[in-house]
Amino acid sequence: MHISSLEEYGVRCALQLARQYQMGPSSASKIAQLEGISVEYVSKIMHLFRKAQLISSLRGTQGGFTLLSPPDQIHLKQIFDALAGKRNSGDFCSHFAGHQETCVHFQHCAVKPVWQILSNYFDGVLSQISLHDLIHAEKTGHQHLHQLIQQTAQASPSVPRVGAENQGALV
Amino acid sequence: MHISSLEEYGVRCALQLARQYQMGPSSASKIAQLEGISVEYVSKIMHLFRKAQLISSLRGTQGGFTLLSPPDQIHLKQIFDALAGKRNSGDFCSHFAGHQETCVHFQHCAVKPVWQILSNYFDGVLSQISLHDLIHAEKTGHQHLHQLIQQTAQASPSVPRVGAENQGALV
DNA sequence: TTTTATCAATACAAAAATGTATGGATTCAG
DNA sequence: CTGAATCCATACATTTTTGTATTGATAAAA
Repeated sequence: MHISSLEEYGVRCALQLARQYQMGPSSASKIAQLEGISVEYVSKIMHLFRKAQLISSLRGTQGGFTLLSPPDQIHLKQIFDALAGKRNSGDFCSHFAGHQETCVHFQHCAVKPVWQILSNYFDGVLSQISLHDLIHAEKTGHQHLHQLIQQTAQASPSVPRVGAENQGALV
Repeated sequence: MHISSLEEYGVRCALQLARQYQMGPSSASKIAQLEGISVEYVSKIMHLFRKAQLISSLRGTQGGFTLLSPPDQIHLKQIFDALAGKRNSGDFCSHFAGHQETCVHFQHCAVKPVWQILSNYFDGVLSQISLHDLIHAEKTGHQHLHQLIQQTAQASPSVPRVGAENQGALV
């Protein structure tokens, strides 16, 4: 499994914004300093967040970025979606089509359902976890986080509580 | 969630070898033709498989590649491991360290456990599914596949039947 | 033996992801 | 009004991933 750099740093920057929620805007330079990455990179991430309507921005002295919703209403899935390029479309069939237009295994494909199951679990977990959950876990340990995910898994083992947006045909 | 090209095509090539198991070697050109990708790319994948001791090879006319174990004893995890570069080491802390040597969140990191949970589920599922399972699923539908994964999930919801090699510290 | 089919190893090219730089526009403080 | 701090947009450079090409070795068949 692979988490991209944008995803990792994106989540971390979002957490910085969440910690600062309702305490004035956070500047890119402040976030960069706290995360140990460049101001330019933070700016790029904020640009993506703004396009996804996750944050608002304010220029000038005392300017910076502000979450548009409270941290308990922003889930990791939204962060990932904001940062995703065209790759994470979930359309495995056209993405791995080799030299053809459509994949040679378009019908009777045994591989796709596996990716689908993994992808659904992945999305299910990310849809459950809010920025607030992570901040809470930092302070009081990860038990709550594990509980949250365990519930998710029990609700529907191989297709864990999928939001309306990612109900791929599983068969 | 992201499946790399190597992983996708690697699994598909491995399935071609599995279908041909005990029926003589499969040549790169045959596999390439069946999968709709280039011979060179297949060769590259086979090179990685051989280094991982998953296959043997035979040169010359009638040559090709042969699985070293029966398809029900080769799981997707092994395929992925064979194809993995340095990226998939599971060591998120040093991989996403920004400008520092070690990540600024080295202690009290709320993000890592999430990746760890997802990664463990991912590895757990891949460790369960054999090449034979996939071929079987192609013919008789995906019910068996889902059952397999459901069992996995029930056995240990957030850390599903992890092999000894990937028991990361979760708290 | 010669030809053909194949693998082996490595180098090369192209595309994508990652990260940095630059020249502006805006806002606020003095 | 001027200057400093900040965001904005886009271009650029670097690295990694993806995919192709090349040259050589080996095995079998004709």
